[in-house]
Amino acid sequence: MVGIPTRDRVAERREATRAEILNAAWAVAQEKGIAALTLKDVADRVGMRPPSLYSHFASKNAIYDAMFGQAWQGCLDTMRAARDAGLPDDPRAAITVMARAYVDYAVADQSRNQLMNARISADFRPSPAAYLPSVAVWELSRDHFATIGLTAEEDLDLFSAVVGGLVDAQLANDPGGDRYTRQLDRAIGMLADHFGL
Amino acid sequence: MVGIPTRDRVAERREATRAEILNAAWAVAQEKGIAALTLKDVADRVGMRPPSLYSHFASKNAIYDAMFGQAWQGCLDTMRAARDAGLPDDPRAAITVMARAYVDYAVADQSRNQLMNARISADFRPSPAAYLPSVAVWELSRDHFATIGLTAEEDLDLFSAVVGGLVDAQLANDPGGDRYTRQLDRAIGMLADHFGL
DNA sequence: GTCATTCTCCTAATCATGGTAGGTATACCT
DNA sequence: AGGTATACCTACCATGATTAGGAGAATGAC
Repeated sequence: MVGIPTRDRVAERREATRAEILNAAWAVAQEKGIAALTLKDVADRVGMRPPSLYSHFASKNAIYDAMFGQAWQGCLDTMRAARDAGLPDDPRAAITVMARAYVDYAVADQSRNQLMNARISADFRPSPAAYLPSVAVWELSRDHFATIGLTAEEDLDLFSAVVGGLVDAQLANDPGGDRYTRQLDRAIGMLADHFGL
Repeated sequence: MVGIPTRDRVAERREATRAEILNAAWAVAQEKGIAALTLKDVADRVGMRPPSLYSHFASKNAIYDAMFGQAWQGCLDTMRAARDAGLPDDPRAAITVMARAYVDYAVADQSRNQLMNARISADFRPSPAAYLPSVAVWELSRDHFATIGLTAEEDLDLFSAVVGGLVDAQLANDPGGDRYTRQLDRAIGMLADHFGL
């Protein structure tokens, strides 16, 4: 008469704790910088001792790996939302919306951007699984470029280098400001002219 | 009758040892990456024990600091040499020569570039003294821009972001190759068009 | 040449950090 | 109720930056 339990309480608890640890890690990263993140700081924040974190993550790099995946997944979600909200018909305007979505996301959190794009530590390499959303962002960009007739790999390379350059310059030289990002529209106009859009 | 000693042997030896340590540090950085540099590796290479390095540098960050200064000084020297070798009359060609000098220097050594442009560790901040050549590079660029009639700060910002973006993309996505740097001429042509040169 | 001083390196030890081993109490299922 | 897996804990270890204190060699004054 007893129904088969439809929930796996252990798995739920485990997942909740993992999420809690990751949230704590993000908080520490924002506060002290992604490279200064220590297991002690994370453990303190979730009320554990550092070794206990190993019940949930195989290593510190595994935490970085999960964060890396979350960061790119968030980026992917943001860009999909921008795309699905209905892009302008004008190709330049459409590109601008997509690029702005990326840039705003990237600039919003320096630690997150460092994790996404810089080599945070010598031995951390994202796992294939965590890498997936990053590839999806790249493909989404390529697909969008294709819809407006840009298919040359070199065009996308140049475009991404320019946008990435603005983001990096912004975070490096004027964090919190808009000295570089305010030139995004201009840069895209320049690229569009160059691409003959 | 005895001449006043014209050499300070202690200072010479001291300076030579400092240089030796820095050379060892560069070698380790190239081999293992700038972030993986340890005092043990450096000490091994110069035949010392790690604590002995403290007779010559106040800390590991002081070594990074000296390397930072050397890296930017080398960049400054390279760009001055390019400029003094006689730039083409054509503004586009002249800019290209200068930018190429910078890009080639930046791309030649990933560790060096990370040290120059990325935040290598949370607590390392270059000293004002080490920062000087970096400022000089910036001023040299601005001066050169001024000679061809570009004085708007925003133009130099955009230019530097584009060039920096190509360098970062090159080192991050195709280290050792030329997938991005081969687009430098094209990018400069695009910028020149946009600037109305 | 001798001697005091300074330099340069050493060994020993401390502290922070990532990570491992092994134990214990609790939550869960039967 | 009882057995098992889970989720923590405490003790340890290794590495790496850094400090303390000492010993031997280079230097310069006499």
